[in-house]
Amino acid sequence: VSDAGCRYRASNIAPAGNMKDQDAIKLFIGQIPRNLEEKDLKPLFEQFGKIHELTVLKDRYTGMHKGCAFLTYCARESAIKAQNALHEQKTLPGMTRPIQVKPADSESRGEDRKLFVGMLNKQQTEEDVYRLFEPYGVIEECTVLRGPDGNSKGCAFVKFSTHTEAQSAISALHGSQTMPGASSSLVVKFADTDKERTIRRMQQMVGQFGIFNPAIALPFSTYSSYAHALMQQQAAIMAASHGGYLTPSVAFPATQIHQMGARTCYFSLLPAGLSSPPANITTSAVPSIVTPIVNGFTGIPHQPNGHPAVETMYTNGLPPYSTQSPTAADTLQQAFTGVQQYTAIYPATTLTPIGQTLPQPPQVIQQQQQREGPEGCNLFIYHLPQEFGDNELMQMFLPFGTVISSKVFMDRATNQSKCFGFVSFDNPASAQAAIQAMNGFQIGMKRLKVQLKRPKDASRPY
DNA sequence: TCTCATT
Repeated sequence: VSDAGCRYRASNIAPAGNMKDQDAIKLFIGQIPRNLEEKDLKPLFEQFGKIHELTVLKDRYTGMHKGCAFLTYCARESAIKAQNALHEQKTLPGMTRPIQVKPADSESRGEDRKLFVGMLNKQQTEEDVYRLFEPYGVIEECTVLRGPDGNSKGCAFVKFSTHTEAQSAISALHGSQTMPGASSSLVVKFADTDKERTIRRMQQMVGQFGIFNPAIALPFSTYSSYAHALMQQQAAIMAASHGGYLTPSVAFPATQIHQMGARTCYFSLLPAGLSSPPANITTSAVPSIVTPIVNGFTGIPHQPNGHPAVETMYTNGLPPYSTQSPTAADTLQQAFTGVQQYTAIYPATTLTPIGQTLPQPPQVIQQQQQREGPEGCNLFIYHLPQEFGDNELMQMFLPFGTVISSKVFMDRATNQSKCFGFVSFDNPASAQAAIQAMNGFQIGMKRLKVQLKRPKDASRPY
């Protein structure tokens, strides 16, 4: 909207006053204190030239300040001046690291020239790393990762000007030597993509809130690990799909993710004693996370005959493989954002076990007997978390289709789960999708084993 | 051992 420049040009009208050069550079500004808005930042940047556009990045759903901004000057030269004068040169009040002023990612397509360097000696500085990589090309950026105390984490990022240079550095340096004090030889590889980073963070959250935190009571941990499983599924799918495209066989009904993933996270993370968002978070600050979820849960639908409407309930009325807008990936991002925000606000020790002071999780029919599906629809699942019961097992597999039965096997003497069970779908495609997404899935320290259940007669030749 | 963030 603000970029009406071309229209003026086309009709040969004099520039409106904030036209930008054709070759203007959009800058990314990082390390901005979250209390500074556009108007506060303007004076700092205006000294290098007329600003065409300055936008502080806000969270799509919550409006929360992300601590960074985009800046485009009218003149290309201004951008260069600003970068030279400010990048890493000045630390804004309240920040521990210097301001970042550099071309936005969108300006230099492809992050395929950035390397992650691991197994460095913690004494090695940016300059040491620079010297090491210098022979292989033009280095645009070289950063040693440091903790809050300034100590090196023993790894670095090195950005070359081309992919080829980066590749040659990998060939020459990866595993080529072992730094003094390092536990293994030097690691040189392409840095994680954004998608990989998202996955990494989700996995870190599994560690933070997962079932292996003994301080957290069972009902909470069960549901949170389920939410994690969902996130991991989504992460895996996002990683496997190109540019966010979801293959039909593993696309999730968006509403279902809301209900099962996002809501679980949201309520699980409320502090003790609260049944609604605390006052310092306005309702409007978290609309997309909370509203559809709360409104969407109205209890178990029943059919006129008085029996629970099994399929409707399981799928929330959506066909299991619908591809809707927003995409499941978007919805997951949303859930994940919600979790991040609550975890930032409340330390883990204030977490409330779900169900104690909060709305109940969706009640799913108690599974009385195991019902077999047709051949190819029945799964054997092993390495289940100890506290998973029939319901948790079912919920874990609901995203893949209509679950007609789920059964965790219990030890009769101790009434403890034997950590394996069976899930039956009503069609083989759902079963296959579940295997694809869930087999090998890490929950805590264990990896799920998900495979087709052997047909009864196969194990008994006669 | 993958940054703090990239509409």
